Amino acid sequence: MGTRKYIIKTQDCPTSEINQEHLNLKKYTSELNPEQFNAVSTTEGYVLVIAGAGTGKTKTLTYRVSYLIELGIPAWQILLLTFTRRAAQEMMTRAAALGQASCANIQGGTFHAFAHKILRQYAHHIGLNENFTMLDQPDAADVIDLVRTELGFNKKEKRFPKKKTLLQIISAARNKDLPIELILEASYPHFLDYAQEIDTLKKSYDAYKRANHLLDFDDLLFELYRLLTQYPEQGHQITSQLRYIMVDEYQDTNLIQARIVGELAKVHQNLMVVGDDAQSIYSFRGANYKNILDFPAQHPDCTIIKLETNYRSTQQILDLTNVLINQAKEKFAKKLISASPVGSELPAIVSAPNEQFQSQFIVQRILECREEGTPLRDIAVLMRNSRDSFGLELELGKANIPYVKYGGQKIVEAAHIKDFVAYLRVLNNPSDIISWNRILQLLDGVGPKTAGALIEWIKQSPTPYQLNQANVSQKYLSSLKALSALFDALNQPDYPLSSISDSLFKYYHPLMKITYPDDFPKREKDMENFLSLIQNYTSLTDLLSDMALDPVDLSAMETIGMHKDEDPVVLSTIHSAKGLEWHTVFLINTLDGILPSRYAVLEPSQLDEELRLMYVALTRAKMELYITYPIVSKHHRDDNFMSNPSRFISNLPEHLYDRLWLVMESSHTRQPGIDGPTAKKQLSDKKPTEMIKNPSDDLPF
DNA sequence: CAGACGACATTTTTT
DNA sequence: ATGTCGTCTG
Repeated sequence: MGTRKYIIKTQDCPTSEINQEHLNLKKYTSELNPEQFNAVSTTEGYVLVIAGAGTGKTKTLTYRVSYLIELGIPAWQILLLTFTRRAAQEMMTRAAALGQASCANIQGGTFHAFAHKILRQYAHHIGLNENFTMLDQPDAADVIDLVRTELGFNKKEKRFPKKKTLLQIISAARNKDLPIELILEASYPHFLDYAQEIDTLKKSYDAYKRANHLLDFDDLLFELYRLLTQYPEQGHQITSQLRYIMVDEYQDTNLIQARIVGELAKVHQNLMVVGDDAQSIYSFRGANYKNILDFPAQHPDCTIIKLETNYRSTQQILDLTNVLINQAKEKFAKKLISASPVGSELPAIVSAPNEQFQSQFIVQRILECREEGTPLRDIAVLMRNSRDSFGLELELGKANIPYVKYGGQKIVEAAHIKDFVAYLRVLNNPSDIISWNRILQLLDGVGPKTAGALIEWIKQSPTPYQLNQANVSQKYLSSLKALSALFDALNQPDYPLSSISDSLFKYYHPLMKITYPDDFPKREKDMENFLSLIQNYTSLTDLLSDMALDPVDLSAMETIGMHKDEDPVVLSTIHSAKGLEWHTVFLINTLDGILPSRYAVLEPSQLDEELRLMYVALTRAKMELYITYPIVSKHHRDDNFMSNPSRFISNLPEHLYDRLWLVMESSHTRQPGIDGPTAKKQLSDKKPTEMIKNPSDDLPF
């Protein structure tokens, strides 16, 4: 079957043909460098843009959107797929700011959000229930738990993997298109004995989801692909609208995403993918940077454009990062040249006696930066693991420095928030049995079995909210009555969302106190934040899909509200820092075993990914960069042990960085048995920590 | 069958 | 420091 372009001229956009008369070319030629302009103005055909860190990738995409709009392309014919919705939002706003307001109306978002939107629209065509329920990760793990219990796999003499691990294994198998066994071999060799069982579990999990109209994150992508490939008519309806497609962060797409992109672009064949193979950091999620390398082979006639001028970082920072990334086993054919003025300081590698000193150093340095005129929001502390910043967070709190944290557990994934949302979900869709299960088990005396029985009743009942009509023992009748009454009150037409959440809170608040007695106050605070966040929504459906697909912004809530007067410092996992930049960047806990993660050191390809991760972290810095590590770090058994700095930094040429040793105030706090650097520094002592630059060079490292 | 208690292992990273 | 699993009791 041959494919040809046939452009439909629609009624509502007579100017659909490309038309240069409104194009203000000068805006583009004067504000973009030649390569960027080339990327912006090459609108037709397949285009691959290799964009190194800080080379104006976002700017290029932004201008390209604006350019297309000025050419008269209707916004709805443009699709911009990004990695986070924050990124899409930012690009669309910035594009609109260039003059054409309709830039804000292009189709944009993450693969998952896009898939979700399309599937809601086409569900009935492809045998899906239109009211399908989205499972986020904890939900999906709960379903797996349920299925596992049904299969009796929890009663093995040797330990069976936990539900979360099972989900990870199953998801990895799908996303990488490999059998369970190979996934186990590569990443979970200790569970290899259970390959058979996990495979069975996977099938049951799929069946369960299908039977109950549940979709997990992976399903969104696979179902979209199924729609595009097996339903030509509907597929064509979708793809024929997508005249220009841009995909950001292409190095972090996985197999199914690459296939989807291929399908989406089939009709018009105007596809630009942008990425940097040196910044691929999501292979754990099935991302494959080979997607980007294979692109030219798949589209032999594609245009390749390289952006190599870095507008972000000083040459000193780039010199260091260029050398760093060169340690990779698989090489990258790129070298970044800075366009920034030279003359600033070298990046610093900071060695702290222990984790607390590391935190104190950062606090002190942040305060100094603020004195020097760098606003807090232009300072970031990055870490490999979300928990690596716990100590620092305490110190920041003591010093009264406001901060936001990105990455790690999301507020919407906390148990009490999930409880609350479960009511909303049941209200939205009475056949959402996962949420029912949650709600019912909150009642006193109701456990898995009783909940299961009630759910069976709910499934076939025409009035699922009338729980007290189910055949149950006296024991829980009164609490079920209360629950029914609640839903009766909530389930009124035109009952505003704010009233719903108020009534719900009244009902749930006492339950929360009983369920989580230990840290009730903390959870209560979360809840308040969450309730105020709900105020921004008027539609329950919108709220719920946002919660599933874009919980990122919510995670920042808890800390942000406290300080209205000053924008906070940013704490972020490296993964969540992707695409962002700051004046000053600290990378903390740069220890071997943490970055690189100790789970990655055995496998060269995984080690390379850790290296790229560090590369991403360091290239976020514009002017100042500090790489810090504690010499003594706590292991989870509470004995201290000596720790080595990351292998990635121990071989860097010395002329590329300054070394700072932090000095302790007095020697009695030192741990006995620690030799090396700390022994050297008794010189000083007024401030708790003090920096010494490049001390005598016989220091061990 | 639910809930409490104690033992145990267990760590990335995100849509 | 945490969450999860297994066991015991009412």
